[in-house]
Amino acid sequence: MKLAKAYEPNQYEPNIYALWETSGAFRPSGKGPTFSTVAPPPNANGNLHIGHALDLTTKDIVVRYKRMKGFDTIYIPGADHAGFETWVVYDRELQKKGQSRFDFTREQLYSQVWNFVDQQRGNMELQVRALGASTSWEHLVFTLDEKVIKTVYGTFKKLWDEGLIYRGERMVNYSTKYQTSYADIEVEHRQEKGKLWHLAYPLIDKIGEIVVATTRPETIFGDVAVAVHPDDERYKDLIGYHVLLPLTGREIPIIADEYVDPEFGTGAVKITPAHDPNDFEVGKRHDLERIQVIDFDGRMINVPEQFLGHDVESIRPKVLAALKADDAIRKEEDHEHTVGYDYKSGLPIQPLIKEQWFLKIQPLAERALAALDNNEIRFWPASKAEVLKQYLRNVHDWNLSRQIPWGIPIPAFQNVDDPADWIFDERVDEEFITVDGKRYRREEDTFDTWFSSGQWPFVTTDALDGGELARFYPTDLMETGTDLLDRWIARMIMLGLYRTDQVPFRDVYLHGMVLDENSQKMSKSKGNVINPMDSIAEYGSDALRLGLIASRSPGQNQAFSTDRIISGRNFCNKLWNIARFVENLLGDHYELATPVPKTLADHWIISELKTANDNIERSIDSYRFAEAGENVYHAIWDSVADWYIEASKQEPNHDLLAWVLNTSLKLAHPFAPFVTETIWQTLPWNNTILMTEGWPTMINYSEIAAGEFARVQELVTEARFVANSLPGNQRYNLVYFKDSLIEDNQTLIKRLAKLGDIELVDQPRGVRLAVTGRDAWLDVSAATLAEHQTNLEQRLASTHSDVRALEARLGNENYVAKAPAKLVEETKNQLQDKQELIKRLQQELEVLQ
RNA sequence: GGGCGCUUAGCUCAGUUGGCUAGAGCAUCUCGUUUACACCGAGAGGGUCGGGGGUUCGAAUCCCUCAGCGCCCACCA
Repeated sequence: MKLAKAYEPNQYEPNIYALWETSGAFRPSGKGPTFSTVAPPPNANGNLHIGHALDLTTKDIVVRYKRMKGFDTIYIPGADHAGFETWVVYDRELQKKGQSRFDFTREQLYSQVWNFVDQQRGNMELQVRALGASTSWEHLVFTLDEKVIKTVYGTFKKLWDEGLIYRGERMVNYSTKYQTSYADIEVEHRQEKGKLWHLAYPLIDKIGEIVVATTRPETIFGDVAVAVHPDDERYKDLIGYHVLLPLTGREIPIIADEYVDPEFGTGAVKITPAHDPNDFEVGKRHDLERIQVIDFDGRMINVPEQFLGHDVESIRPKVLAALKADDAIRKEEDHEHTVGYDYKSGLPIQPLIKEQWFLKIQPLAERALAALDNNEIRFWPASKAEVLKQYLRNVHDWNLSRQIPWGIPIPAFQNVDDPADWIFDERVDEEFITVDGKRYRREEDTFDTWFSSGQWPFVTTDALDGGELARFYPTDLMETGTDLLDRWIARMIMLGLYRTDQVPFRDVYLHGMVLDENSQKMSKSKGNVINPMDSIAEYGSDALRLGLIASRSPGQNQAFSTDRIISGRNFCNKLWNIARFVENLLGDHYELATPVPKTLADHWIISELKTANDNIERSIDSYRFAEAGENVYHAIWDSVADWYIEASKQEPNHDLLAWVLNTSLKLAHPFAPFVTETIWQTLPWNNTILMTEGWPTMINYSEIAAGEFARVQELVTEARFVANSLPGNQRYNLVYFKDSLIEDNQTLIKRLAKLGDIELVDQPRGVRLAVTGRDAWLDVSAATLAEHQTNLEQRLASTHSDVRALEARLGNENYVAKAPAKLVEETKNQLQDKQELIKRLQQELEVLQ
């Protein structure tokens, strides 16, 4: 079987994945200690973006490594119904057809979206496969699967029974565009330069006016009071009086409330309980009426004829014009403040009053905090633990209700005769139910997606009912983007502790965002989105994986780099060609045999691979993927290809070459699974699947022999350097005094350093290879010799400065006294070496002069 | 208003608990048609680690401070 000259990833990748999948390699082995991780479920009807690629790759590296290490390993894939996200897409489809969600019942909409998602669903899963993720497909969980809903209802019931669920009329973040409320964290706050308008409200029964300051004059129609601070001398006497509300002629009272900051604005605040969270609270304290003037569709209601039905976004200038006509504007000043925006539609979020289901978050947050304080979960980067604690300390009650049909229905029913009487019941398919002779109507809202996603680790592992995967809970690693720290990680910890009394995962690794090549955030509107599937088509899946993890550290945003992907592709090709070389040499009928190191190079390469192996293990264990990848890259490219293969051309050791190749493939497999498995499958002496092979085991070697080879390398490198720095491109001969290292490795040195001949002499001639300290010379003509002088002078100068630095260090009594003895000893040896080198260099210079 | 992070070679970034001459990829320069690979090989140049101060025998790494950049959280109208 012959390998093609260059590796063509697309020719092999799909077949290799199919081989893994059909052989059951993704299934947990059932043997050894467990290791588990759960994929953050990508949107079922969407396409993977570059962030998913990083996500899946990072986990896959750990998972493949652990599997090879003998762990009973599972990587659980998922698909997300992505409630709101998907709904927005479907809503657009409806609009295209000229339809509206209000034309259908919840059931109708639900099944329409279900079909819509079902049509698209395969894409995402194919893309996960294209990335090489070794997920156990038969354990895939969709967020609307029966078992998910069952668990979510169980959690809701438990919370309900324990008094942690309440239904309340509260100020919610409302999207008038999508007609649903949001959780606090879904609101995007933007710093804005706005205006602060000072509006005059004339007093009744008293001469004068009171001036209020507001950023939202259009809410004036909902004003029910003016509030001042009780101790504010300016207004003390006015408390209890009434003012005439401009544009409406309504009379409203002046009240006193501590909430007012006398320093801000005019010290008098218009109170609009229906449209401002603070005013809502003031309103409750003072038992004020709530007048809703902005409807849930964003149009003005309960306002004078001329404003009625207008869109709230465009009404402000009209209101200001009317106020101006009434001579009610006293002042207009610039004012910077933050405005909450709908992250999806880009329109401002309206604070509106709505009855919703809330979760009392305090007790859950406290438990999560305690677990974090106990260091039950480790974070990469570590600083994120503090950020998360900060969030948990300040978190507000969680609004679980969403007014969209695509989601898990909230299992609650309301007594038709008694609105305050709500009961829990799972018969959500029925609009009305009868319990104890009373008739109940169901809640039409669905759960916030994160309420179900927050239960993901124990849902997917069936931890609550001890299913076959229950042994994998708590999971070992949770890896996702930093942006999901509070919306997802926090919820999983809180709900995990609540339901299972255990933290849902032990390690949390957070990656930053993948930015575009110019370090800009990728977005559809900017048109700078990089599609991972395009990268795979062009460079191969392994190249994408290698390129994505290179130089990337946790929590840090980093630009996508085509150069790094190309470098990854080149690495795959290098691996391919190493295999080609070995296969050509060993032939189709070679059979694996116990390798025995013979040459110096043999001993050396074993030592190199052992060091690489140790470094790779350590790096993966501490989630330093870039570092691990670099170790793989250099061990294989520099040590195996550039030195060992070259040395093998002189004196091949077949059994060891096979071992070196197989070991290289194993070490590289977690990072570049496709090319390594492709090669493994092609090699006639392997008849297993690399993916489920064990992690490499090392063989014994001689440190002394390995060290000898390192000295050969030094000599070769210097010979190359000197030859390179001399004019012309000729092969030089090497002459030497009696030296067993050179004697024994003549042909190898000759080959590696591209020398002419090697000759034993008793009189030196030419340029001495002074740095290595051997009595060896490149036999160059007298004319060329002079050219070498500069080299020597430069080396001499830099060695002198090294010596000065070392001497200064050793001259420091404190250093000698306080630094570790080993370090001091090393420094002394270095100084000695450098001093000897100076002597040699000086001798050489004398010869030249 | 709080919190977090970044500033290291021309570019993009690594650098674990302070300790050999601060690394990588790409780019640059010189040389190379050795039958694994030009998606290649050999060699080289390039950094006062943002500025200043401190702790220490020793600082890119710890502390303080200044400057520039970025992100997250927060119901001051």
